[in-house]
Amino acid sequence: MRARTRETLQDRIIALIHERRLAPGALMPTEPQLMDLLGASRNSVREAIRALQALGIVEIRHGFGTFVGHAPLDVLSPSLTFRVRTRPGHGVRALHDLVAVREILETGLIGSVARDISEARLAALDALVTAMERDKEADRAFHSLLYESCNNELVLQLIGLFWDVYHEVEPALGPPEDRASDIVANHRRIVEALRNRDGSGAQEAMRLHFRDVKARIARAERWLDEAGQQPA
Amino acid sequence: MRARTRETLQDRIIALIHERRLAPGALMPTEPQLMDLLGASRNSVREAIRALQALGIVEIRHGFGTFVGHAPLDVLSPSLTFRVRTRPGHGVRALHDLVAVREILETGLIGSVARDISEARLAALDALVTAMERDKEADRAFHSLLYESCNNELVLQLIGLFWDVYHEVEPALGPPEDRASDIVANHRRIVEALRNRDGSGAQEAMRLHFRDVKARIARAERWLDEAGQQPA
DNA sequence: CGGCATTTGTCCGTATGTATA
DNA sequence: ATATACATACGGACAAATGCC
Repeated sequence: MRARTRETLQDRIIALIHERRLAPGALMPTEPQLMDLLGASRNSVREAIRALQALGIVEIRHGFGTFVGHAPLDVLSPSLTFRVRTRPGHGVRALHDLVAVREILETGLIGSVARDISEARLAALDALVTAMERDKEADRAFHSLLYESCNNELVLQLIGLFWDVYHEVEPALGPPEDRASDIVANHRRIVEALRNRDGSGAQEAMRLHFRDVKARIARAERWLDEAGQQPA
Repeated sequence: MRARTRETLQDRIIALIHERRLAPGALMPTEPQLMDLLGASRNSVREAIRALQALGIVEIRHGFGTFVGHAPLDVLSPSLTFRVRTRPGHGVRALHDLVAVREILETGLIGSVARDISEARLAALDALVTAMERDKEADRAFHSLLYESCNNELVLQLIGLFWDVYHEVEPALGPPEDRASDIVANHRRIVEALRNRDGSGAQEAMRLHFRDVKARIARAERWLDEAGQQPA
């Protein structure tokens, strides 16, 4: 009976947030208050809050208080990274799946972007492409800026999440072999197609970009297989 | 300093899983063992494990043990649902974003499905469409079965996740107004296009399906605005 | 079926670190 | 600099669930 209560303790806290109409950023009741409201001990409350924190539903600020969170998607980053790393075969398969999803999303979005992108944004994209050779973060900013005009927060966070996970496990794929100039050229092709308001051209350029990414993964699969023969 | 240790405690447990090459389903060290390995108290260990459980990285079975988890995407379901519910304006905007992502994913995938779908699978889809009038779950099964041939576990879980979140919040949208026959007709059109190996036709049918879903959300937005005038 | 060991669940009390005022 | 409020951490104890003999 207590077990059922404990399992729904997180849900009861969530329900409490909804009942009180607490918006993201609002201050949560303190732990003693929650102990009283939920009829649970400090430890149980703390464990429930920890779980909610891991999901981004609450945010804890040390020595200050607990706040309602915005539940951003990047809370999934550890989980997705773990997922890729624990799949058999070094998770190359899982990584391929992840890149495939990125490709579907981005090729599906780029079409509508081509219709109404501003000159200012195109210039900003140009700047990011040139910065891409030195700064890896420019690549992330590029893919984010690209879809900002969609006014879809979920899409932006999804793409950011997948980018983060990929580039976190990417070093484990072995030596790059990719010339940075090729990556830059792929991205420049995308911008050029957008400048010409060529939606299908932009889609094709995006597919070329991901073709190279997937080729890197395929090479890594062979590389890891060979390395796997010899114990590390 | 202790605070930093605590924040990395989850990471240290994850690192421990990787070092020991523990695969999903494997038995984790017990809490006393983790206390010893990590040099932390039981409460700290438990809180870290709770957070990992919320992310699907470990699974806890009361009275038995803790196991390495599979980190399925549906751990995000509470977070995404919360996100939609706490957005201002009853989260209709967030729900629209979610459906938009579903549309991009499914229209992007359906093209490749049309090329190599088997007759057996088409028959199964037919059966699900007819079952759709009575059983809501048939709709979920339909969209899952549709993309099974992609061999992309991540895609399947993503689509399932979005379906779950949408249908969990959907009742709050007010009276349906949708004739179930329309939904069935939309799905039947998709299957017919697939049977004809018509990829772009299937894409168009999928877009029609989501056009109706988005129309329902738009109606709900007006409905909730009117209802919002009068305090509930 | 019952009893036993193991493991997780809950709770209490207390001490410490941290941020705000 | 002090005080307060809060989160963080620790240790010990008992309850509940599970698997096994």
